[in-house]
Parts: sequence; C-alpha cells; structure tokens
Amino acid sequence: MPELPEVETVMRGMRVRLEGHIIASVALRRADLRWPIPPQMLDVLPARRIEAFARRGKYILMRLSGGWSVLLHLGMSGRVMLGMRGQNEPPVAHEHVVIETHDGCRMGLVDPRRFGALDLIETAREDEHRLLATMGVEPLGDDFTPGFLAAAFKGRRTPVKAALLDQKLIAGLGNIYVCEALYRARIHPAASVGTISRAKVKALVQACKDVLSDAIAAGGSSLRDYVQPDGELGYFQHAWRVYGREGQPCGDHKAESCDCPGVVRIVQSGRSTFFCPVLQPPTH
DNA sequence: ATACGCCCCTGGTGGC
DNA sequence: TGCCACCAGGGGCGTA
Repeated sequence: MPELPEVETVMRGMRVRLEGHIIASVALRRADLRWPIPPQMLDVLPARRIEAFARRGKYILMRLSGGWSVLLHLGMSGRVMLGMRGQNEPPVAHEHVVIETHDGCRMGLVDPRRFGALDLIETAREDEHRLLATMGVEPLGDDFTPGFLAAAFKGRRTPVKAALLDQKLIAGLGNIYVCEALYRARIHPAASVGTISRAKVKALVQACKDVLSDAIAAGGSSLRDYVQPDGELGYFQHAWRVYGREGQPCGDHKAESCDCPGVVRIVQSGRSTFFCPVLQPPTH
C-alpha cells in the first residue's frame, strides 16, 4: 500500500493524534514482522512522551523523550489504525502491535504480509541505522535536482525504471509513482539512464516531484480530519494515468487524451510496469 | 562494486 | 463451492 505519499499522510495522522501524548502501554502480539521486534520496546516505551514525528523515504520515525526513536516501515501491506481505546472493539486481524497513551489514544499496527519493520534506535544515531544509512535523496527535497540525477545517470546503462526504484538513489518512489512519473515525463521505462537527454532528465525530476506532491495533497484533503478510527488511507486517487490500465487508454480522460491502442504492461525485474507505447517511445 | 533473481508472507481475484 | 495459479504498493540478501 504505501509509497512516500501514503507514508507521509500516515505520519501526519500519527502526529496529529499522538504528538505530545504519554505512552501508557505497548503490546506485541507477534514477536516479528520482517525481522524480530526488539522486546526492549516493552520496557523502553511506557511513560515516555511522544515528542515528534519525521519521515525518511518510506520510513516513519517517532521520537520519544529520553533519546529514543521508534522506526516504522509499512512494507507492502502495513496499515496504521488510529483510534480511541474501546471496550467492545472487534479484534482486527493481523494487528501485531498496539500502543496506547494515557489519555486513551490507541495506535494499532496491522500488517498481514509482515513485510514491514519496527525497530528501536537512539535518536542521536538514527542516521546510522542500517536501514537508513544507505538511503538516497528525498525526492521532494532540495537535493533532488536535474544536476543530481544527470550525474547519477551518466555513463550507466540501468533501465530508468529500476534506477528510480532504487532507494539508495532516491528514497520513497515505489512501483506506482515511478510508472506515473515516467509517463508524465514521456520516457520509456526501459530506457538506459545514460541515454536520456538532459531535457528529459529535467522533466523527469519535475514529474517525480509533481506526482508525489499531487498524491500528498490528495491524501491530505481526503482526510477531513485525522480523527478517523482507522488508518485505512490506501492510495488516494485511483485515477492513475497508466498504472493498472493495461489495454485501456492512457491519461486522465479529461486533461489528456491519446490515440494509443492502449497502455502496455511489461515486467521489469519481476514487477509490473505500465506505459503508453505512443507517448513513451523506446527512442527519443 | 554492481546487477539480478530469490525470498519473506498473506489475501484477493479470476479461470476452470 | 472448491481448488489453483497468479498477482499485489517493498526491499534485503546471496550469488554471479
């Protein structure tokens, strides 16, 4: 479910509901997600104040008093359920972790496939964490520029789809938004990065930023308030222009139209890629 | 040092 | 209904 915009929106929801609150209890219903959950969370978290939230790529950081941070990744199927402590709540399947605060806020972490991750780290050493240390630039940050991307692409033959998915290069783009960004920039997903013109690189950087900020804006507006009893945010606008539209016309019907015979689906490094064969020709 | 499969795991969907 | 193959937003890791 979550790529950068979804993670950002989940984090904002957590911030609104939990920042400033004191943790009362932690329940680990399962000892492991992708990796073991450090059991010392049970000792460390209670009585600490939730000071701040941050996002790094697709990771959420929850910073606590006393110099501890909780690191959270939602994997493919992770969801954060935010609500109030209740009595007759039906149990939620795959709710592996529950954190409650003194004033009754309840956060459940649901993750059926358990590709997600949860860890406890010292706030001062967040950047040294093995999962964060090698992360690339934030695509919405000032460091992600045409110059940066052109330098990274120079002389390399990696397919551009794979390069954009590489979290060590750019942190936060996933399969859907990469397809959408390549479509907006009119670049074929199999193009070797070293062959992409400077103008196209520039368009690609802008397309990445646009596609992410559009989705964040849609996510924020779809949450009227953050007092929803669940974190079921999913993908906000399902109006993808190419993703999931194999055989259908590309674009968003209104603003764009194309005579293409339909969106094409190919598989690159084991994952589906969708693109328009007319607007994203193999050479340019 | 880079690149590519493999694998982790559960659930939904569509065909027979 | 049942069974089965296939697919799914991620990403680390071992092997070449």
